[in-house]
Amino acid sequence: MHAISSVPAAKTTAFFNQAGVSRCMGSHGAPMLYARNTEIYGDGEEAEFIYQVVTGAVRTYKILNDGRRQIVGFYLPGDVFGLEFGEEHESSAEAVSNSTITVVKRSFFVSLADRDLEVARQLWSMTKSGLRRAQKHALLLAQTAQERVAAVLLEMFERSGKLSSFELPMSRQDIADYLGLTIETVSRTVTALEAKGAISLQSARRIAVTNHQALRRLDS
Amino acid sequence: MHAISSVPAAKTTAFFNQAGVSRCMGSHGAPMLYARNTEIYGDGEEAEFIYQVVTGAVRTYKILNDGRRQIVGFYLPGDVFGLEFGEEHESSAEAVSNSTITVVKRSFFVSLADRDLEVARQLWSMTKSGLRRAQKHALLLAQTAQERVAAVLLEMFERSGKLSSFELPMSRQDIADYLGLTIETVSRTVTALEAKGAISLQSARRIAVTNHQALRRLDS
DNA sequence: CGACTTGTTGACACTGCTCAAGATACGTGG
DNA sequence: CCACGTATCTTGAGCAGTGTCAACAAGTCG
Repeated sequence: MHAISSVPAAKTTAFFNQAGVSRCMGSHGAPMLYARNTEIYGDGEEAEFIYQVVTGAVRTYKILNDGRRQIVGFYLPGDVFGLEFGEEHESSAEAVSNSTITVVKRSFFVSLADRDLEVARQLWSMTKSGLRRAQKHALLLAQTAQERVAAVLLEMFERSGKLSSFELPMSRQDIADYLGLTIETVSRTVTALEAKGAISLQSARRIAVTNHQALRRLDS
Repeated sequence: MHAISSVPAAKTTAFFNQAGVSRCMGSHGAPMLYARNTEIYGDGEEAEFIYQVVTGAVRTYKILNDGRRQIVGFYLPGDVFGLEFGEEHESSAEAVSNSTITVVKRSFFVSLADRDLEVARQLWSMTKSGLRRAQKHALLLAQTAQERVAAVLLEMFERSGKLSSFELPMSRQDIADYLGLTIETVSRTVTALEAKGAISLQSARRIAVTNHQALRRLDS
């Protein structure tokens, strides 16, 4: 159902940037391969697993009544997602690009947390990260198109380790649905940022930040 | 510093809609009075307390670089706020109207959580509520002005116990800053909703929902 | 009653959306 | 390896929704 294919158990060189539970996920979880655009879980399904991106990228989203897709968040290597409030997922998740993802039983951690305070603290901490992320997202959506796009590019730039150039895993449509804009506005805005000299496009997806300060000023 | 005046210890008939810690706050916390528009805590201050609204209403907000105020959330009787991620508040809080608020030491619960799993679960649960709230807010901000305003009115209507008419504690400016709109757009939109027959204005702040379905359709 | 705060309305500007066309990149089969 | 078909991205023109600026109305408090 999930279009999952298992991956050779060989290397598990996860890019862990969180301690404790995340590390634990490496040892207890199964690394799985998800092809580009395949579903990882669906809105309303039982929240059976917790996930951590090892390589690739993931988007979570909701379909609104009017049919529009609103992307709730993007998850990059090291990020944990699918840790829901209750027993059901409140959004759907898909692989943005071909991804390796560590999957562990949610019930494993939840019951472990009943005995181990450290685990309980870790679960709480991951929810706190999610809250911080969601509040930042809400602030973003109250800004202008330029500020929103600049913020996404800056975020990706920083997550890339501030490389001289980096690859956007997501499409213009993904960015648009994350920022509450149209694909045309995102495209035009990226072009405008290049015209301003803030960035330089090597291809539509490959971007170099040429003026960090200019981008920063637009972001907030 | 906080412009707090203590309140007669007489009645503590808090409107508790959460179990456990919330209830605990009633017994361990000091009920305080905050006058309209006074600060409860400031962005960047040490997160020394956790708060629960007993009567009145509270707003939390951030001042953005460009000077605009973005309201992060409104809190009504029963709601808990100020439970931050780290050791510092990441927003400011003010009383929207004269309010009674139960205040307890954050460290009290945090250290209690080290010994009591139930308390740990409760703290986690409160953060989960905050996350759900923040995600809903983000979804709202990606909608049209009518949908945003309708959603706020609907929310207040439901929180009021679906009374035939209810009082908005917050100003148009507060609503505008919560929804990422201008005060004029909020005002015009409310007028438009009345023209559509969805609501009826007894005064600017006193509203009756005359067509629940119409409002629901606009919301999402 | 008068001053001040809050809310409403109007005219116009501007940002971002819609619809449409074209360009570029990408995957697939020959 | 090339040629084609398809998905993705860019650009343009016109329009709709929201913001800006300004005037006025209503409500509130002394």
